[in-house]
Amino acid sequence: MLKLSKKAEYALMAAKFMAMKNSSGYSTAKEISESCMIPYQLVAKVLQNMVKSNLAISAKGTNGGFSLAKNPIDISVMDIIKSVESNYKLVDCLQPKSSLEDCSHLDCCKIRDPLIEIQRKIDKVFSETSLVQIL
Amino acid sequence: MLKLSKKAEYALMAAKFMAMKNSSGYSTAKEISESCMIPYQLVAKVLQNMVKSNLAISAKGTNGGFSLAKNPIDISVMDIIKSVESNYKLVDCLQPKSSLEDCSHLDCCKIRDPLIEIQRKIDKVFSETSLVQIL
DNA sequence: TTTGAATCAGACCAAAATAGTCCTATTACA
DNA sequence: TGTAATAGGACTATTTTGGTCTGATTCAAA
Repeated sequence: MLKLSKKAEYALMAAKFMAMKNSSGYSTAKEISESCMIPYQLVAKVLQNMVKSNLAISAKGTNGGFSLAKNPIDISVMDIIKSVESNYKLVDCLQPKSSLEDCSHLDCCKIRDPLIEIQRKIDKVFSETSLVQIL
Repeated sequence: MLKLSKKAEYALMAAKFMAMKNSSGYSTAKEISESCMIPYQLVAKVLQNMVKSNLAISAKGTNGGFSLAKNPIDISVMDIIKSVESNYKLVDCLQPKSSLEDCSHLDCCKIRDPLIEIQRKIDKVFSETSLVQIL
């Protein structure tokens, strides 16, 4: 519980890898996979997610690969987590599309509002931590 | 990911229930189960965990039940979560018994130290939120 | 002293979420 | 045109979670 998924872990590691590659140029999924000991297929998927979220850019074909789309200081840990995870809320009824009606405990559940506040504080931690603090 | 377990949710609800029962006296697992629409066996287990963690006291036999062992202001959300969950760390290698050697990525994983700091901040959120803020 | 209401405790099962694999298509450079 | 790379979907295996079942123990009241 309250654990980061492997996808999120791998995304952080991959982001760090690309950020550390100071010289511009692409990092390939294979390269990151081997350096970080992450299954190739997984890190490839994670990188694709990062591209979709505009955190990274990709180049196909020979000499292609991935590189960060922004300066690391402008990428938050939250950005990285969100790029690979849609459900990162403490409880389901805090998901964007959810409403009180989705609460299986109906009005007997009186802990939703306090949890919103806790969720907000946790979001703040992830949003205010930048990729540069991971380097 | 980063989700509270049902056990933790139920523990919070049960703690709130007992705290709200202003008149002293015991709340039974059955009573909490029905009021909060939580499966009886589950809430019973959760309450037992709370007793083990000295958050609640129990009385067996007829007219028995559970009640909080402390003033709600002296119980943190962290206390409640910890009473039902042992693994609440962002990543496994931050568990108390873990060490760097447990990291399957060995020294290629360079995100452990930054995660310790993030973990610390999240712990702080849960530790500084008291049960009274849930009421 | 018996009965019933309650906690206590462990094994067990089912379902869901997570982690990982496989296969194929597409793109672009040499 | 061959090869190195991303893109992406389907699939499988594993782990975690949520929940159930069974039975033992304790205690108060009838």
